[in-house]
Parts: sequence; C-alpha cells; structure tokens
Amino acid sequence: MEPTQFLEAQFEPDLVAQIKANSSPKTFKANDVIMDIGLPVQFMPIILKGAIKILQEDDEGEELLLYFLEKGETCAMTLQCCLGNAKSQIRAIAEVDTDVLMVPVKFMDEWAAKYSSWRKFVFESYHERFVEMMQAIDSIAFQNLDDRLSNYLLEKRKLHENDIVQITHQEIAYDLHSSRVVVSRLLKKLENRGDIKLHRNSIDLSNL
DNA sequence: CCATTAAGATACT
DNA sequence: AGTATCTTAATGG
Repeated sequence: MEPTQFLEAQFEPDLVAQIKANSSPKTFKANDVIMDIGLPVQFMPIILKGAIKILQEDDEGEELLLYFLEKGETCAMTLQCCLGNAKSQIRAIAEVDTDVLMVPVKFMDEWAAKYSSWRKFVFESYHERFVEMMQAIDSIAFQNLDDRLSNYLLEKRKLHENDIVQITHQEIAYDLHSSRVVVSRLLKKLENRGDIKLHRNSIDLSNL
C-alpha cells in the first residue's frame, strides 16, 4: 500500500500535490534523535510509517514522556513553533524505524489560509495531542505506577508490532519517571502473574 | 579469563 | 514508592 495514501483521504487533491512537491521524505532508524530541545524548528514532520516518542525535560534534566506519534500524525509542538518562537520545546526520538515527510514550516500559513482540510488537520492534531497530554498528566497524578507500567508495555507492543520488546528496566524507569529497582519489582510481579516473561534486554509480552 | 552492565536481592526511608 | 548498596548473571572482547 502507498505510504502516502492517507493524504489523499483527508486533503484536497490540490493540497496533496503541494505537499508532495514541497516536502522531502526522510527515514530514521530506531532511537535516532529527530528533534531536540532548543533547536530551531524548520520542518513539520508527517509520519508515514513507524512511531516517534515525544518527551520534555524537567529542570533537573530528567525526561518526561509526553506521548507517542503514529502514522498520519504530526507534532503539535511544531505547529506552535510556527506561530511564535521557533525553538523546539521538546525532544523527538524515533521509537522504531520511521519514515516521515518533512514539510518546511514556511508553508503552514499559506496552506492554512488556502485549504480547509489543512486547517482541520491542524486543529485535530492540536486536539489529539491535548487529550494525550491530559491523559499523561492524569496518569502521573492519579494512576498507580502498576497501571502505568502495564499501559506502557501495551503501547510498546503495539508500536513495535512485536510481542517481544527490546528494552531494559532502566529505560522503562526513565520513561515512567521511576527508578530501575521499582520497575524491576513491578515487572517481576507481572511475571509471577504469568502476564509477561523477563529476559535480559527484552520482555516477552505475548500473554499480556 | 576479565570488564561491563542488566537485573535481582536486601535493607532502610 | 524510592534510594543506596551489594550480589549475580549475561555478554562481548
């Protein structure tokens, strides 16, 4: 299937042509840093394949996982950067091997004025990310780590399209803002329940 | 072998 | 739930 097929499904033919003519396809390997905090935002990525992890950094330099972006989605932070300050507030890391269309930000204004489907796309992106961030806040404030870990693992399995996820307890701890020992404890609990199987550097999620 | 590092264990806050 | 510390196990030279 054409990776850009979803463009035709939601944008005017005219706009699809504009997008194709003015954006460059780019490929990232898993764990590549696509955008970093403080860097100028020159492109808006539209994801064709794969997934991107978006995170913030707190005052101590600790990372905070905001959300994952998937196929057909774009980063609302980029949109915001087009309106005012051009520096990125976030770090974006390829979660798996990922293909994106890099759209130069200079087209944002023009397309928003000209194409209603683009305005809709931008608004909906904002809305989706807003909802995701609300959920991220909610889960940190009110959910126990137990549930957050389970949700995190389910998300991983979906994004990687694989029951066996390559990850260390330490990396999970960073993403969930917890410590390695605590994550190990909770993972062991899940294993004893038969939900997962633990290995060095990987976790088998086929029974989760 | 040995060095490195992920993960397990224990004890304390 | 989190920190500190020690032990054990896997991995790669």
